[in-house]
Amino acid sequence: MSAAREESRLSGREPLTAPVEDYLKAIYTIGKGTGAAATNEIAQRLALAPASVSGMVRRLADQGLLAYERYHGVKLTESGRRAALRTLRRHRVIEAYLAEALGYQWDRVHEEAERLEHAASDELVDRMAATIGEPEVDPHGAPIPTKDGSVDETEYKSLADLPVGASGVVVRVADEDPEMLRYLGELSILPGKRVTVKSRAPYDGPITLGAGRQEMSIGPVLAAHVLVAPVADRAGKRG
Amino acid sequence: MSAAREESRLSGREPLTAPVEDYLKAIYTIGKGTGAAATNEIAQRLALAPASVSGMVRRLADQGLLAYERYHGVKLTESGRRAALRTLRRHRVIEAYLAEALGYQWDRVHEEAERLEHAASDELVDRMAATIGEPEVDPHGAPIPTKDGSVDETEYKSLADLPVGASGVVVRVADEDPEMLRYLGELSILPGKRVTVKSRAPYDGPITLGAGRQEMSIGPVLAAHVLVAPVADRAGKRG
DNA sequence: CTCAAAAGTTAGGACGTACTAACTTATTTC
DNA sequence: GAAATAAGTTAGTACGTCCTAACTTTTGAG
Repeated sequence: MSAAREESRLSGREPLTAPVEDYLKAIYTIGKGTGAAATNEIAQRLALAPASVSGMVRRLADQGLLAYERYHGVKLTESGRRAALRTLRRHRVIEAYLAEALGYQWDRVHEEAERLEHAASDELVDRMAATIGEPEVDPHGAPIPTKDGSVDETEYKSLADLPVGASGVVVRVADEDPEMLRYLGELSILPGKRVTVKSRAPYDGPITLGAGRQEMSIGPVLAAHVLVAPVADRAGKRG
Repeated sequence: MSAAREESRLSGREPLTAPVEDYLKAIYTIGKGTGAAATNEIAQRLALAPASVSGMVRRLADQGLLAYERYHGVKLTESGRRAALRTLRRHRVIEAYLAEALGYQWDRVHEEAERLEHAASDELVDRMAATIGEPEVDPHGAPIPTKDGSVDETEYKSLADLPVGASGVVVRVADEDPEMLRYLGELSILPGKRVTVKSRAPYDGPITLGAGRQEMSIGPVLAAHVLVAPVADRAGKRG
């Protein structure tokens, strides 16, 4: 009975505050590849001063949500990962529900979900998901974690990395910038659409795309925000 | 340009924090009759120490949301009242939506709405209301304030005050206690139902009710939580 | 290998909201 | 109208989250 000094790590289900959920989400998305997240990157993503992140990150580590080594960034623990995925599920189910059931445009759902994700109960989220038929992705194509915390973590190439001549199906677009989403919508670069890279100008120049019988030209910044699944070239249809 | 010292009262639309919205709601409901709310009553309703209320109430007054005179309770200003009604609208629309569109039982909606009301945008609330046909009351019969801040403030008698022999239509029941709501549901004492007081035992004894062809007996505490609109007695149908 | 730049940390402070303990003002009762 | 009780306030503290400024550690370029 003399265990705890200050590392609470109570169990796995204390309600987390909204800022804590935001940190965990950010760390999860940053660390998707390597597993690790740097202080500055977290700070940038959350629009906070790095000093604030240092402080918070220590508290989260004390709660057993992160593994933290001073000056060497941070990694989610299993319990931190579970919490992050729970929040991500809320966020994405809510986005899907707003679009599907309440007529939201895809450029407006992110902001609303950003607040609701911290207030909605698991039950509400599950009911929303059930009502719209248990969607597997949100309106931007991001995969929705399941209730038991598993999620498709396939890493896709961006349109900026697709070689000239190659085709891909858009699977996902960045969800945070409404303007960008509206523009992508105009171009009809939407999840599910097939695109082909026709040419790429040097020095980060424009990328010319074919989509259906349309052709269009987009900058590399925009292209980097569009993820695609490569498709065996040229074929009408294939596995 | 030398106005502000610390009384910000910026204008009418700064986003309020969740605690502030809760205070305003509480003060509104307490003050419905007299307009005034006592510190201790606010504290009790929000389950806070009276000292905390003293502090908060001063800040709210500085923001122009309350009129506050030390040792003499508090009154909403016009801007405070508007804010309170905005929150109340959110709460009640959300309750109605959860029940109507997502299959929530009426005893579960309050708790969920209590959190969502602070996170939902006006647009979301308006879309919810539109989707379920602009309801005028929430699932417990409480009137929903309109977008422009008007609300039906009719004060109803409770079932405990209805004289023996009188009839009334249930218009509203207290929404906060899920157990009570489930019990009322079992008894089928629901908004819209007509009840008649058959007898009332002395010393706060049970009240016997007729409802349809059923008869039942409830305590005065429960009866006080059921509001009724008196009905011209005995008539089969009338204006 | 050294040292400047980049990354990260600590120290100290602010703000909003809550608490307890001790005090003051208002109300009720005799 | 004085004393007892109820209601309300202030003082001092805590916690979570954020900030800026100053410092330290790591990295990477020459």
